Amino acid sequence: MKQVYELHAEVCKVLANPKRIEIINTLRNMEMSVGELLAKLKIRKANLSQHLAVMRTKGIVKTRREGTSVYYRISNPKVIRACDIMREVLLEQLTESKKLIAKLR
Amino acid sequence: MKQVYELHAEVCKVLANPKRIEIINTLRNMEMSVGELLAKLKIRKANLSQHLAVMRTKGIVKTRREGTSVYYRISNPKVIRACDIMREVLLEQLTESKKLIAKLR
DNA sequence: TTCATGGTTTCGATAATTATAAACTAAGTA
DNA sequence: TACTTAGTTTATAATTATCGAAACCATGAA
Repeated sequence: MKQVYELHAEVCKVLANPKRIEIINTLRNMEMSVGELLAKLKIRKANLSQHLAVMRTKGIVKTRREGTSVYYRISNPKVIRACDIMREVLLEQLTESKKLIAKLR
Repeated sequence: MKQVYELHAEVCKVLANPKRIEIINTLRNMEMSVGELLAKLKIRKANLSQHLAVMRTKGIVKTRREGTSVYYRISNPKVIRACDIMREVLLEQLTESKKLIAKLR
């Protein structure tokens, strides 16, 4: 069982970085080449490639080569759902604290 | 927007550790004191307390003191859902690779 | 074959996580 | 007050993550 928890955490680690979350958001509806991703995100090429490698080795994205460019896509839509749910958790936290601040007046 | 991605990642980081995932699983149906958690999980007291502190400061768990013991509970059930969905992602990956192995015969 | 374009990998440096032990605080009891 | 139980914090060491720069590989075109 312990090993399952470790694998589970490994998969979750993909979500534990702002740039990777942005990558997931950018790929949510369409596959995209590294160059296209590069145009959307403010990341250096090498760094983007490193993050994509992390996601690849954990099975979160899949690739397809077309000529000289490599297209990335999210391999399981559930990842997007989990990511969105965690975003909701954050947003609910933020509205909670907004309410608290409002009460202090 | 960039700051939102950073907060989003901060919240997701709670899931990025096997022990914290185990804590979430243990608290999924009931609140529990630190001592009770300690009895279920094979973690040292100080380390458990540190993980709980991480989860507390990120708003993932809430506490309630009763005499000398402190009870912890998951503050938003969506965290459990997101965690479960990521588990499903892992399990689907594992069955995929099992299929692949089967094909190699 | 050489060149250009598109991506990836490697190497250090720096920062963030994690675990242990030890010291500490908080509340209840003798 | 002193003591015990329950939990937290701090200091430190070890591991892992992240980034930028430079070198590298893959494909297609001249």
